Amino acid sequence: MNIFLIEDNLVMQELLIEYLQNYGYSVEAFDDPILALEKLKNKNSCDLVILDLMLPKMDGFDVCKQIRAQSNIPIIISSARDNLGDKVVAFEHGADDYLAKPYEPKELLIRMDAIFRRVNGRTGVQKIGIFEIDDNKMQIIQDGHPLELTKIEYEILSLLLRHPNQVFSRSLISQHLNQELKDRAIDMHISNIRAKLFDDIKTPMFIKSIWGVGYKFIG
Amino acid sequence: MNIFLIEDNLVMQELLIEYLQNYGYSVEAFDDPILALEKLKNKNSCDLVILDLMLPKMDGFDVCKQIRAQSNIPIIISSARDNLGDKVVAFEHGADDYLAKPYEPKELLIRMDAIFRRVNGRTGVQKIGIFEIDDNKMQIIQDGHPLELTKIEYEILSLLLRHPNQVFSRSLISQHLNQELKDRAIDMHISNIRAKLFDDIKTPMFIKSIWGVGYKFIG
DNA sequence: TTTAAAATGTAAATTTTTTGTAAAGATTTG
DNA sequence: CAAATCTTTACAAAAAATTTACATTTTAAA
Repeated sequence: MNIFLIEDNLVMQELLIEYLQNYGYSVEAFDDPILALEKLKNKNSCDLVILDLMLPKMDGFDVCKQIRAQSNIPIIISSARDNLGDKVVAFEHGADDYLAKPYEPKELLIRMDAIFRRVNGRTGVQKIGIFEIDDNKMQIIQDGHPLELTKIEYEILSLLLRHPNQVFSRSLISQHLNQELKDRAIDMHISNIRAKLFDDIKTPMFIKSIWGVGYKFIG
Repeated sequence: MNIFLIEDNLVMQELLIEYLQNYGYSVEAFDDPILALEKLKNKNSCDLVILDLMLPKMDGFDVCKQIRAQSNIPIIISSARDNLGDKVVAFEHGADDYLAKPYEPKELLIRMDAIFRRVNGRTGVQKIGIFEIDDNKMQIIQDGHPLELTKIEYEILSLLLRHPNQVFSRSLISQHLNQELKDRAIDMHISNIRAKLFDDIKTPMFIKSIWGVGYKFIG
């Protein structure tokens, strides 16, 4: 998850960066909104913007408006001003939430989570090692690269990913997918999945065969 | 717009009902959460729940959980307790926002609007890539050119557009449109929409088929 | 260590399922 | 009832799933 932080108070910036990074987010921070907007235009790897209203050069509301003009990225306003007027304007400009300073970082975090739940659907995205499972998009991302999986491949891989190190017999896989698959058909699917993961059979990084039993994901 | 208000303080209830009705919402109020949950189960005409945490008979969080177990209706928690712990728990139970009493009714209103924008897509004209959805005119514009869509086509396309990359099964589309469509009927609509978008089946720019599952809009 | 049976890996062929859509039929709307 | 919209049908095409066949690996018995 990649967060854009637009905040010119460097103490506050430092604090938030460290806090968010602690929770596994990668943060790109800006004190100059013009620069941030430039970067946003080129990047599409931004999942959320945290935006301070008091900025040099540009009004925070205008930043909000400009972001909203080009994308639907969720925006959380973080402002020292705690009055209804500003909140009204912020929401009108397409902000997704409004936090009045001072706030506890934890509150930012839970509101971020709430937004991600809404954006990604309630189930959210599950992260397992270098993999991310997105149920709504029916997609698995390996190290940032989305995999092109068929339906069954997606189901088998997400099953294994969600239970790292657990050995699945072929019949157990069959059961979990709610359909009757012949053993060799499963082998074929595993083979195809491995190819897509660029997994090396000799020294597998991801899916290991358990001889005489089945397969497991190495967690 | 139909609002469920679950609040046992009758003064507060009265106040909110009048306020919300003034702004064109129809409100059903309950002081008994059990009754409210019953009603919710049968009705599907509820667009949002405003939920007080201090209730008789049942814990507000449990109400939240039960609502969330059966539907995705947005929930705003309205609570006299203003501490992080409660906020954390509320969001974890699937709440969409948290307002600490006392709050100005106006603030409730703008947060409701923010939620509706997120859930229904932004009001007025929503821009998604080269598309614009105009809810009022019931029209979708592609790259400046208004599309001539039938009612169902409009509904399906705007559903897909508003959730880019999310895979919709045919039954999910059916559910969202609130009518029972046969799978092949949906296929037909998709086919007709594609023709109007001049989308190329071989290398689709807009609507991608997810084999064995359904369709998604490429965002 | 050798060896044969059992299990696995996978390319290629085959079968099955799903999808695309034209055209016909049914339903709704003005 | 005519026109527009929606649904069903039917068949071709595409994609995925499975089977086959053979190479390779593993295991355990000789």
